[in-house]
Amino acid sequence: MKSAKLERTDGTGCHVPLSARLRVLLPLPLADSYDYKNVINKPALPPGSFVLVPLGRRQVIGVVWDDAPDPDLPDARLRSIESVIDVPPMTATLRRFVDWVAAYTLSTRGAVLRMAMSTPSALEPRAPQVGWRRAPHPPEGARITPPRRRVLDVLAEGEGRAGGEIAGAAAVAPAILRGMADAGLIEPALLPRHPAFALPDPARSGPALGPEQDVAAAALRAAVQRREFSTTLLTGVTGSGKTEVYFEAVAACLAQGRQALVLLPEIALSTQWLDRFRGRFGTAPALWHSELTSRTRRETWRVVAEGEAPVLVGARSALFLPYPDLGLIVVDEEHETAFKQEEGVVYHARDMAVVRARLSNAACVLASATPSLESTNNAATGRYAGVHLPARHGGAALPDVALIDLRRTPPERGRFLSPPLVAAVTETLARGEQAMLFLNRRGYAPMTLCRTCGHRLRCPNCTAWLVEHRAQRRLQCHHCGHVEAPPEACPECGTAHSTVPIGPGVERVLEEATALWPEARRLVMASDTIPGPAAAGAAAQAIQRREVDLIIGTQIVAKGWHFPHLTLVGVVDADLGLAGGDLRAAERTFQLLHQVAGRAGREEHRGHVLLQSFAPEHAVMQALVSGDVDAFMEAEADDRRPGHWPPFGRLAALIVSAEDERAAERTARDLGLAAPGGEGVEVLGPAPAPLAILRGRHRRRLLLKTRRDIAVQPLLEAWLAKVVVPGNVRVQVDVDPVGFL
DNA sequence: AGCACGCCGACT
DNA sequence: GTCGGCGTGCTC
Repeated sequence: MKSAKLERTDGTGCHVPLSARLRVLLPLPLADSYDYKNVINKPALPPGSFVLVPLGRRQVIGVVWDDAPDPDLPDARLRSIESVIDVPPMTATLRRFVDWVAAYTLSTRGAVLRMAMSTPSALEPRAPQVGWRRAPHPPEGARITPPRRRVLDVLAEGEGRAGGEIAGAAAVAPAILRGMADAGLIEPALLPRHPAFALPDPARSGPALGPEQDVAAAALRAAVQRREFSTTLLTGVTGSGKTEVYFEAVAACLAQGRQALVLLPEIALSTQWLDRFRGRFGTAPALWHSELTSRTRRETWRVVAEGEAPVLVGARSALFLPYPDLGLIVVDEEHETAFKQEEGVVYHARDMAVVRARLSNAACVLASATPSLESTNNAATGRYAGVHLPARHGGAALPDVALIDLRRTPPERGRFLSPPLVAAVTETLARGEQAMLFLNRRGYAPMTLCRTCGHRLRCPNCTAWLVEHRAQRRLQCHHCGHVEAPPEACPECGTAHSTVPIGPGVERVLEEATALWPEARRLVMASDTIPGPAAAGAAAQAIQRREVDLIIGTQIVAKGWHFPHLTLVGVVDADLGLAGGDLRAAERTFQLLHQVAGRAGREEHRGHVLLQSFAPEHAVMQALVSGDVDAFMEAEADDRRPGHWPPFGRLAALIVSAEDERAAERTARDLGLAAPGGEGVEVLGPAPAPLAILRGRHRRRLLLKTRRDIAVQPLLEAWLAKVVVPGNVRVQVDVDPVGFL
């Protein structure tokens, strides 16, 4: 059986000249690119061309890559390119970026290419868009009802428009159009191609900048105008005008005719950001995020590829769009962990943004009020330039932060708001100002306990408690999405009505707030109550119009909102993020709480922040009170430096998972035995992952830690090559891990 | 990623 | 006796 295969590859001459062979990378997790015959396209297609090729018994769109064809591959195994796709070829810059990301993350290049092609349908020929226009010679005596009149008015300009658009603008049902077509008043019309995104007007003046912002903006503008790679860390407290400052860099980029990309951590919730953009540039930018419809996705991809989207705002995946000439990448809230992609190709969009900027000879701007220790360190060592905005714009004062020691002034039994916090909210509401209670936990209660036997309700697929969502009358696993009804009786001992909720979630804080301040108009902001842009926009509006007195929210309230009438923020459980012994627990808690605190007090009133904590002496709490970001970050750096923890060393995690626990255990042990060693190289583990079972898979972790001057990729490759991983076991590589679950 | 081929349980 | 489960393996 084997010999037939050997004969085919053995001694067969190569008759298709190498020049007629093309190397094609397919958007599949294959180890390598493949050779194809190019018999129809003369001369050779340039690298970057999108081509349709046969693969097995299907056809796949791939990209002609720069790799040399394989001279040992016999002609017999070559198949021919089917056709060339009519889109601009992928630029060399993007091809090199795909190669780079794949090499860095130890993914296949095909898997990374898939992200750069985003959706197969993006490359399909675009169906012509059909709409309606006014009939040039409407029949005499056709009835013109008021709705029909409105449609004709909307169509007055003579150009065709899409049906949905007409119906919307004229406020008529789509059926009206059908009737009008039958009556001969309107006729089908081929619509012009999707209009390019309007060129934002860089000359239009935005809000006036203060002198410090002017200086910062000038520095960023200069970086863009040099047309060479640079990275600048833009820091400044909440409200210091970072956004307006980097808008000037965007303007400079547009003036050069290059494209600008702005990455936001939660694009779906960024309606306020978009308003500011529109205010500055007079038009909306192109958007890119996972919730786009496939049609919008396809159109946006094409428009970007054709260079007709001057500014794109997007989530991390926007990094892989085919900009022809990228001049600027801004990563706003650069410390946010949402930039880390944890599944599939595991990458950190902030770090890859810097790489893409380098390959594009573009400027990169990382912006944050609470920058990551990585970026802070890069600025300190001169790898990045630093631009700092020292004060809040317009002279508004920073909020004052105070601690509530829960050991001295605990809440009443079964309550979660301590007397000082209750008093502060009451006073704030009495003054007619807005207050916010922050708790980074969705649902009603994070755990349910049986009073009789002590049984705790667990997810059947994960090592996690089921979270009660009382409003929806169900229990939910926040890791796998498992949902079940709250049991009448304890599933362990059978006692009826014996379960009690343990601990608070935002819903439970709402319940307490409802009892305490029945008159206050309350709004819960969590990912399940604010599911998308529309809800986010509505919430922001309601708050801005003072239709809400008390906001109760999870971490989604921390990000980028501007609530001008909010003067008090109460943090229900400031210690929440510190448990678990995560390397970055302190840093992340500080960043989150600092961002939340920054929501308080912007305009006429100074803001107040109260942190409920059982550990008020903790460095994080003290740093929040003093507001001394720099001192806190220096202390963090001093903690990590001696052990060569990031950013003073490198980390890579291996996550071994299998449905069969013994299989996971065995592979993890084998990896442990084959672990690399030597000077500056250390392997920790294997150990059960904190989430020891996730979606029914048993998980073990190993952690490779090296000195900063040692590259982890070759070590990982050699390590993985030494161990045979059975098919039912998966080993996921996470270079530069941020989460440790 | 698909889509094959390939060996063991409940149906006509 | 077949239909079909999804476990490995290959795709230029």
